[in-house]
Amino acid sequence: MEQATRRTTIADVAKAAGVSKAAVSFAFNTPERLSADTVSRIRDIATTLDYRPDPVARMLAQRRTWTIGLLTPQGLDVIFTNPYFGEFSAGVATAAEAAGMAIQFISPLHGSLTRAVDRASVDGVIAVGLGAEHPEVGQIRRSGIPFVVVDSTALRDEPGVTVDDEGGAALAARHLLELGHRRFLVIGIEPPSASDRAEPTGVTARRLGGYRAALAPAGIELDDEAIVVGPASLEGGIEALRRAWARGSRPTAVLAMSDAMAIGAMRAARELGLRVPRDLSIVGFDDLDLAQYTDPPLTTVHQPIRRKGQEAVRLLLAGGRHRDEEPSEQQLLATRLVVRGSTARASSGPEGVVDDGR
Amino acid sequence: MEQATRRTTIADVAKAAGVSKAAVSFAFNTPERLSADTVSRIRDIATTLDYRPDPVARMLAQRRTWTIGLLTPQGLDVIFTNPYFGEFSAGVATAAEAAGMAIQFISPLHGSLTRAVDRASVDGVIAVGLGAEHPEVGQIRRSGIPFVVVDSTALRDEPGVTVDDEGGAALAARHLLELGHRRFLVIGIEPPSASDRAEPTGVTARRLGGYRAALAPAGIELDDEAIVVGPASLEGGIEALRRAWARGSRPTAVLAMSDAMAIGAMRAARELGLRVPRDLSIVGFDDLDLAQYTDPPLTTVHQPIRRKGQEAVRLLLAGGRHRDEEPSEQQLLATRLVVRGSTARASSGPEGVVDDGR
DNA sequence: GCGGTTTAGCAAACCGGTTTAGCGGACCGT
DNA sequence: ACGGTCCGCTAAACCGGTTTGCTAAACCGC
Repeated sequence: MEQATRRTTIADVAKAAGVSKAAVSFAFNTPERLSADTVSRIRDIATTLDYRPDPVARMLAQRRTWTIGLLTPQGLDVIFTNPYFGEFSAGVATAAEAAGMAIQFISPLHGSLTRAVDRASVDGVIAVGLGAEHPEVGQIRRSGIPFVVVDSTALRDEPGVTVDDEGGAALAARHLLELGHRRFLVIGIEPPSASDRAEPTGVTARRLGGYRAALAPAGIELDDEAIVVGPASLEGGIEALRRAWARGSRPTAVLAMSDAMAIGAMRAARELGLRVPRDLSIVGFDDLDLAQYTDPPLTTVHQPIRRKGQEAVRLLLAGGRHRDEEPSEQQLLATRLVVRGSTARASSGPEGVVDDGR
Repeated sequence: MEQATRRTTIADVAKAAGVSKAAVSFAFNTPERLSADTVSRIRDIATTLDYRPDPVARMLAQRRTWTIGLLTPQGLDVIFTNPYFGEFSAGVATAAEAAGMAIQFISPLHGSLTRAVDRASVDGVIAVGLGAEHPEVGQIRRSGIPFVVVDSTALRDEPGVTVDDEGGAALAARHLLELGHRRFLVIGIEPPSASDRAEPTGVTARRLGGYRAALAPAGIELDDEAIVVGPASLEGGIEALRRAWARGSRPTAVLAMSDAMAIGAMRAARELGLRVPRDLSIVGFDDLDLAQYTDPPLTTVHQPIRRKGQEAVRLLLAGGRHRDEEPSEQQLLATRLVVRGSTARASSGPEGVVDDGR
């Protein structure tokens, strides 16, 4: 992978046009500093010579890369195949593009996120799903690059955008409660790497808090038996419900912390001979595009994923300007429950029984 | 978004260590050129000063960006939310990462792919789904950057990786034929931009060719009425089947050119009161992860999407070395039919009738 | 003690742009 | 005719690394 022929540089154009390098630069960047016909002469020659300014050289000189980094603790293979990240990235990408910025994914490189951050040349970073315990946060802050955090409430001193996870989760739980459900299974998201486990402020904890807050008034509490976790994927959801079932859980309703897991749970339920929602109600979280096309369509908590990405970009771009003056801006976006077909009135089993005792 | 404090440069480290800039550079890149203790001294000082070489400066000096570009005619918002691209990108990413390369998405910028190519600083390009008629191909070739094409057979003179679309499509059609189907609807992929329309060598054309080749021996030919196209998305599939139905098509089997469209078609079929596969058989193309989890599980043509991405990277990385000597390497990957639950024996209507005449 | 080879490190050129300070000439009013 | 201002452009410094001679000292055998 070697360059075949040397590409035309600004010096070539300058020589051909009989002007200085500066003039060529001006012709493209600040044409008002040159006379109109000099500009057009230079531009003509440039097109003839097929001159395209080297982006790297430009980055170095301007000390701007016109790139914003998307930092995630997950590897690229899971990022790209995860619909949630897909929608989020789409939001980031459109907003970034509108601002003339490119986006660069920063994911653990050979297992090290730190190394990946070093290699990345970006003007700003959007860190998604990173807790305070991640050393990379300090690394970035020290490097002086502006950044905003997404989906992590731990870093109150940094600008960030979050979603009302507690509220949304509570909505979901209350909905099931109203349908008469009393035996619940929570399918939770397992953090990507071991070091992230038991993070007290992560998405998982916040949603769990929401479930609990809604269930408590009804006298229901979620013990460890009522919670099962796994990777936030379809397979993870299948696995989770299977495991719970195998160890004796007999819920009438499932609170899944992601749509992917909810869909997986629907699938697993079918395998177990359960009809959704007749025998088992399932509510997800996220409201992916896909959620409306499942069979039955998935009842779920909607969160504005794309907008989250766009807001993150907005915050990042606005952030630097009044850096030290104002307190860092925190954005909290609303969630809402979307009732579709995967939830129904509880029918089987005696109501009020929280645990079927195996 | 301004840099707060100037980061430590190689000159700072050199001064602090009492050596030349070159020595610092050597200490990291070619430590064998320095004495062992000088190396460790420089490295210690570098860590103390929290020195991290500026990637951009390095790129400029080495004239390598350690980045490969992923060129697509679609916008980033569709790329990121499309499961096919997701899996493909995941393949590219893992292979690239293994080779120490980052990946950069190159998508139309303000509608212009040319502009996007100019802005991108990459060592090589993987162009996916680009036909010969795209001027960008010429642009890249002229710029001397190595590139490989994916999913386009038009550019035989460039290295590329393709999948046996004809063969796979034929398999799908024959499968339905064997189940007794005679009335077919093809749901095709519509090219992303108007200029790409009617590309004679695109994926759509190849798969259509496969269908036709398999159907012809049975005396069935696909006229325009039997073909409907739309964007390669779930919504596109829904829309397509609805449109076909509305204009009077009454097929017993659907040949969809992508799984997303097939899933959409399943959804639309249900809305129309058709049971899949009892009243309507559907076969997709791609074999996305998702395909095994639909209800019923989707019969589809499997293609090795991830591997396609990996092979593209391999070809790109190997490409430059023996550039002019060998003929450009072409890689053709096999497809196979995966029979699941969305296809069944044709039951309704008189067999042998190709068109129900409204 | 001498020429010849290594070794360790330096100075400077270079990558390809941007940006600042400044210069010569045209134009202006008086 | 003269000093001042404006216009159009240039020369050179700069961004932060890498890489290419090259040199001075150390090492070598004899």
